[in-house]
Amino acid sequence: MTNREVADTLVRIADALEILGESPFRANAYRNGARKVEQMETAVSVLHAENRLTSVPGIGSGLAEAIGQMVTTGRSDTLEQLLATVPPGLMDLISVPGLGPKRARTLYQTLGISTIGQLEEAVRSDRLAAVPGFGEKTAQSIGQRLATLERWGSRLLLADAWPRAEALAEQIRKEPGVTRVEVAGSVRRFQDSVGNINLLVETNDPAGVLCKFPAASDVDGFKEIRMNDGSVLRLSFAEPSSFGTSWVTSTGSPAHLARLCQIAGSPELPACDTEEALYAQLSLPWIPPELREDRGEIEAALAGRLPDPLSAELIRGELHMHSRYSDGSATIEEMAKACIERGYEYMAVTDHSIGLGVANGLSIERLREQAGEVRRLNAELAPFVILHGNEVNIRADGSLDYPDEVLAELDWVIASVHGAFGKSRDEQTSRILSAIANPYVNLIAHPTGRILGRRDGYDLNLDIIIDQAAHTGTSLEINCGPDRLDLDDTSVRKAAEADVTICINADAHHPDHLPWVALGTSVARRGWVGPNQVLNTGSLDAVREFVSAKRRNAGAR
DNA sequence: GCCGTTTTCGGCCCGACTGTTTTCAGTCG
Repeated sequence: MTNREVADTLVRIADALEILGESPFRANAYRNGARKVEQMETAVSVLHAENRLTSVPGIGSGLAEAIGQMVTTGRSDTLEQLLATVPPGLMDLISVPGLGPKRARTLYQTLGISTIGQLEEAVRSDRLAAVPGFGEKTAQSIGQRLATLERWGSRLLLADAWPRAEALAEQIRKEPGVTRVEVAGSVRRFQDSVGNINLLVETNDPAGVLCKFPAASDVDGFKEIRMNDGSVLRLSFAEPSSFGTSWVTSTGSPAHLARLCQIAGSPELPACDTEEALYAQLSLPWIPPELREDRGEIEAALAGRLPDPLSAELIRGELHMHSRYSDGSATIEEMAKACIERGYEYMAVTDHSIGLGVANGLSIERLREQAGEVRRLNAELAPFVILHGNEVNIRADGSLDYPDEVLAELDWVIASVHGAFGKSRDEQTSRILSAIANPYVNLIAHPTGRILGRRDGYDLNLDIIIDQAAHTGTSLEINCGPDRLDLDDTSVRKAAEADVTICINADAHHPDHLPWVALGTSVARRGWVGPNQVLNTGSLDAVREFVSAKRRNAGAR
């Protein structure tokens, strides 16, 4: 078992303990152990072999034994015994946001609900609100969240779909007769989530390839295969002489293709060996896949005004990251060195503020202590510069977690919403507006709060937010967390058109998260955002001036 | 289940927010 698998197993044990109503401390011990296993550099199997598991703080003899069994046998008696007691299905039920172990247990005991299907039925038939501890609002919000999950279905995050597409392409390239395989479809267009993985295969023996996928069926001119994990693979086949045209048609989008056909004056596009040749035949320059949405790219291409391409290589610093001071799993120094290795010139360490208790948010004292460490590291790591920042929680009433005097001490201030998602559109909007109005707030992080596949963004009047962000000199984020990608492509386009400065941040909790920035730059490209509209493609001086300008304009210090 | 130069037993368990309550349990990050 890998560390990841061990950690997942420990979390399942913790979930089961909570559902069974065992001591929350015991469950917490397993959860804590899972976190440790996930964060450790060494493989747990190595630590086990060397008898060093208990040297990890939080892992005692009990967890060490359980982990030992997992890495040697791939099984866990602890988990299996618990699963024999927990009604099947209940473990999945707690994946519904708003349903924790306690409520799941209540639902099982009162209504006998143990599956998501039964839960949906209970919501539909209005039986949920009558359960003690539940009510109208709870039932309603659970219903909404079920609908979100259902809408998501078997979609994949872009970050998961890309490597899977590449791996499948690599596998098919090895088949006899196959001369070329390319990723197509919405993955190639960098959509933030995708319904299926499209691959275009050049081969003289399609039947030979399809042998490997016996369950393939014909759908919309593709060979469609439902994979074991529920994801959907779509294969199409091409001849060398028309590969370019096939690549364009298998990449889409349908709306873009419709425009191309319109220009061609035919429902069939001319057969060309390369994409460039096809676009040239239609008197167009090659259009990057991520722009192929019929959102003005044809007109812009004709006018020679496609946006300048933005790439992850142009990012010069990370302005949203966490360290061990709050919920990150690396030290500031480790994060800084990882940034230096990526060729960054600066970073801002932005741990959570006091209101996020479980993320170990910083008290004012700890924030100041951190300032000292940042100073020391800056002396050591120059010319690389660490800005001392914070991700300050926007409270339900719109106030911030620290007073202005404290914010004034920081080099860079992020404000963001982490709770009270259910407020009305007006309340939510004015809450964020009051953060924007603060002269020390430089960035609103993950502005809509959506979690892909799990939670819709809160209700928000984004137009007003964008207007005020532009007006006050506050930047808006493309958060590159694979399940956030927030702002999304269309919102970020609106923001950039309104002259809002955009920040593209990995929100890194570990050095391994820094490369996520490439997901954000793909969102930016889909949003027509050019390099000069992004703050962290600029120099450190430009970032500092951005901060000073807002304070000056607000008449602050 | 983990931990201990205050404890080998008895703590641990943040803090905000919501909705359901009539003073608090459950969930989330």
